[in-house]
Amino acid sequence: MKSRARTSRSDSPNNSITEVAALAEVSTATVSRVLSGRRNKDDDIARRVRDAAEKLHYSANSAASSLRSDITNTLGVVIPSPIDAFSAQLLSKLEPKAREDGKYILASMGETAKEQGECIDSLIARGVDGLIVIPIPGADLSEIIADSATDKIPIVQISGRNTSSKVNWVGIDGVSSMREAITHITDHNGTSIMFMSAGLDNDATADAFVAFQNSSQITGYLHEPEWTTFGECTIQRGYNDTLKAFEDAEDRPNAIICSSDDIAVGSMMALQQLGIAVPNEVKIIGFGDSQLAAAYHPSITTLRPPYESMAEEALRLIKLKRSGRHHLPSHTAFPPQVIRRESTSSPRIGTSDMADPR
Amino acid sequence: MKSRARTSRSDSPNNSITEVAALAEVSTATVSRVLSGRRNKDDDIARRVRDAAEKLHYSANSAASSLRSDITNTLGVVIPSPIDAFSAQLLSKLEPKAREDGKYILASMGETAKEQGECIDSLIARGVDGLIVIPIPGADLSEIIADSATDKIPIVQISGRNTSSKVNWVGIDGVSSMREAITHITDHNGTSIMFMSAGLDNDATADAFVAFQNSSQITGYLHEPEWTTFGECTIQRGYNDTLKAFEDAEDRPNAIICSSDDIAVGSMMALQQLGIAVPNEVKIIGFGDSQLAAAYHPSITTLRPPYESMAEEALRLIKLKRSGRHHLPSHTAFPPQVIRRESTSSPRIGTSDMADPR
DNA sequence: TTGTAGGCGTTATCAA
DNA sequence: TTGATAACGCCTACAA
Repeated sequence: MKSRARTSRSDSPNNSITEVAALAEVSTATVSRVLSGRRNKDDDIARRVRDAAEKLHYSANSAASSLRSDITNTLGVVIPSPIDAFSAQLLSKLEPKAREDGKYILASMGETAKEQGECIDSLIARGVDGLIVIPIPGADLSEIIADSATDKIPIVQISGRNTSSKVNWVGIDGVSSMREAITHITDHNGTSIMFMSAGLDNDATADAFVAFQNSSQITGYLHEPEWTTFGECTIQRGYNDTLKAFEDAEDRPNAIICSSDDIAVGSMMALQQLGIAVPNEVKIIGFGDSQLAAAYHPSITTLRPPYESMAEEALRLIKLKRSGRHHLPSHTAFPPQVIRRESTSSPRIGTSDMADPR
Repeated sequence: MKSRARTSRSDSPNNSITEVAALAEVSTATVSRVLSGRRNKDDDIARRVRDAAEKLHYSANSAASSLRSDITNTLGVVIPSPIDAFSAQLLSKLEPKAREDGKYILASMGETAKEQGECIDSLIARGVDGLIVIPIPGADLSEIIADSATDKIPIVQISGRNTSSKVNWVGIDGVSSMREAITHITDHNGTSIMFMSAGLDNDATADAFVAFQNSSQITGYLHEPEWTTFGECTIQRGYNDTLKAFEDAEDRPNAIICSSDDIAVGSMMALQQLGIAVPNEVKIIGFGDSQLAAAYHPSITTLRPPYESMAEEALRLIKLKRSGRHHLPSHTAFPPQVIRRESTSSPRIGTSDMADPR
């Protein structure tokens, strides 16, 4: 199509960069150098080139440039689905940062480990400069990733299981997460805590809470074994588990830590139904910083995953791998951030909070 | 990098397609034709080529192919944000369908009309084969889109305002939406309906409900002017408006239509607080088929936007525009689908529904 | 520092 | 149909 546009304007062999070079009265090489920033003087030549480029609305043909330089300015991102809140949040941080670097995001999704593997292969074949993978919940993609052309292009796994130490990993710091949650709860006078953990089929955000039941820092607060449950990160599960845990009116938790905001919402529904006031009688904290937690009534305190840090680190690793040669795989976990809301605030909730607009 | 890989294997000038051609004992031209499906015989030659390609793990260098053919196999998608449920749902339908066609999705997001315009320009400069744009709520991008190289590459706008008839548009059929909602409500004995419409700052899904207040089919059910409100599509708004509408215990609606699931949830919260039973005393229907509506207790009947149809149509238009020359811009609206749930079902809700797992 | 010229891997053209 | 050959537009040795 481009060629059509050109030929319609003139019949001469007018390669874009050639036109710019002609107008600026320099060689195409100089144009290339100036425009790619490889010539940093700001003299007359540079100005002439830039002016010519602007006048002609020139922008380099990316296919030609990729072909010659083996750099596509393209980053592959493999996610379970954009509907997944974790993936969506991360993507929303990744894309602008990548664009600042002149990189485009090639988005691809796979709902199974196999599909994700195919995405990875396909994107590598497409020639992406780097690959960021968010595995589907429960799957261990690290083997697949390690098998891919890890030596040719940089790959970063975000969150999820990672059994292969050969793969770059960026994620949420689970121990910090739990510590933040517990500290926040105890700061607000929570003493006997119910903990709804993710199960084995845990999702990305829930990951954070797994595998540290034995941390000495926390066991003190989770006395009652039946107050720690494992399961899906759903509203339904939060509802069911909460009803069960609060069956005995004599012996109830006064605080609940949830591995996801959905669980927290389900739990709140159950408490509401039981006529138990939040935060007066029970404090509750979720995880994931979902829109729902913010909008719920009362609003739910939550732990915000370090989306921004993860996105930055992933991009940093990719850039780094491209320049330097063969760094060791890196493995970095960032702590979440407490978003304080009504569900753990000092007492008193009421309609008055919500009645006034905005 | 590729060249490095090659040279490490051998020092001869082994262009990928050349290797395949050599192994299959045909010319590179033939390899190209067979592999690109432009030669549909399945004779010995074709088989030899395919075998050779597979043996060598060959896949065409997309940069070279794009450079020569001016086809990048790349589709630009501009969305407000992947966090936006509408965009996420659509993207999740678009990507697999595009991949079936061998197209990759270049995802780009802009939170303002200006940013989205930049995304469009940038993607066009990048050489995408087509562009799909979901405008941010309230913005009218059709001018910007019309100004873009619409004659060079096909652009489709999905949902949102479209004042320029020169732009391809695909979206939700608002009149059908309202009719579906009302029919469903009246089928379930709703007689006096409260309607929480989107405001001027309406979002994509809400669009559907705007601009047909005067439809004679519906005015009959919306007697009370104060029972039709305009505003944000938020939980908060649904909560507030509902409290207000139900102030007078003598004269209350027995059904509520909401322009979004969030509104419906807020409304349910308010009703719960007022001790009004859903669906026994009030039927309620939302819009958007959000996860929240499905998980809420009781689950909320909702209208599912025609994501699949919209995605398919958008891709069809793009393919069509590429082949044929200069069709007239198309403008297609699809009706939503009712997802029946408890909030409009026959009476009786109770804990029993939820108590049993799954 | 600038210009010249060759090649990146593929597909389109054209002749056989 | 197939094969030889010439672009596609850019970048980068290399020479000046």
